[in-house]
Amino acid sequence: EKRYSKKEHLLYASDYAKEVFFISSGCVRTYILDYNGIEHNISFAVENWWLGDLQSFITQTPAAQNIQALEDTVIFSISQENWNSLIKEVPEFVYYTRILFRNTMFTHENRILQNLSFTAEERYNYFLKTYPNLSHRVSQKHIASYIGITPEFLSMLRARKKR
Amino acid sequence: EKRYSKKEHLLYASDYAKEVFFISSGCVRTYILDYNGIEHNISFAVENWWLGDLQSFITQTPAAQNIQALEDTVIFSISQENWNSLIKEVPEFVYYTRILFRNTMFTHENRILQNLSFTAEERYNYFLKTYPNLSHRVSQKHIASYIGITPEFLSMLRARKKR
DNA sequence: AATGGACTTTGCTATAGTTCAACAATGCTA
DNA sequence: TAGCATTGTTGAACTATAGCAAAGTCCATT
Repeated sequence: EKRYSKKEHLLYASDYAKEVFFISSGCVRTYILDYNGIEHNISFAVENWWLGDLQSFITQTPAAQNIQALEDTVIFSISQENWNSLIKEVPEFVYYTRILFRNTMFTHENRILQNLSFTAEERYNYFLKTYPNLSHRVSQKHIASYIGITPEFLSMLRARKKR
Repeated sequence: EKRYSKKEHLLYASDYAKEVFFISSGCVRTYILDYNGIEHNISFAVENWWLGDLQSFITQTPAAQNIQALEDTVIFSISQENWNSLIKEVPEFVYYTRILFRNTMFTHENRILQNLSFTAEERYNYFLKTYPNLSHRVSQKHIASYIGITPEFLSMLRARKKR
């Protein structure tokens, strides 16, 4: 168990992800910095969600992602040794993570489809529908970054929507 | 083994995916139709690649994706019964597909990052770099659709690039 | 209650990307 | 080899979205 206060980082890009997190309470975001220094939110996670830079964790490469607490947050984490011994010794864990990967793959797939075929406004509506609780908890700025637009443009979309 | 000639469909959206394909020779694309009837390419596959609408295949839901041969194509396929018995009886197959899902998850993740942070031109350059052989084999029209722009705009980017 | 800092809104201009229409090039098929 | 299909190119007008700046709002801390 660890505690992070608002704005604290659980992981910085270019560090090695040494653990996978399970959120007990609070809310975090994962984001990347592009070569212009602009942040892009990849995902949010709240209570009872798993997250982590799996790519870094599993393949032992430097992380691409940053993970930051958006609220005071309490997490549990699995270290690499524990992960590896679970994989070796608990067949159910292998099955469980297989399904986890599979479902994440589906989620990612759907997000790619969405990006290809939806406008910004549609992506915003989809976000509201899919994560109704997050939309209250997370600032617009972060939602805008998640759906791939500027905060100003999101603000404009919202104003347009009211009319 | 089955043979499909150019333009023939291996799978139509709203059908149920009853098999997963392995391409022996040829080239196919998977695409979706948006509600405006516009096609969006999701992926290409050539010799020695696996593909299929896994989401439909595994969760037994109607396919979202269409799969179409871009060249005369020879494939091998695994039926659902065979898949299921492999899962039940061959532990290595479970491990293998777990890694397959994991890697697909990583690939998808990277593509999402790219969509968030790259311009159309950068996505095109990345495509050329990542799939140099595909860029000769697949028409510009389809590449444009894959990176999420119109064929006209791709044509313009290419003209600009020459100078 | 006052101050400062982050977030949101508004309006204006700039740019990336689309749409449409016409034409050119290329590739199939007879 | 001619003829038709499809694909690629070009340019002009249009639309979606970004960028910037200023003002307004919402908190958290003194």
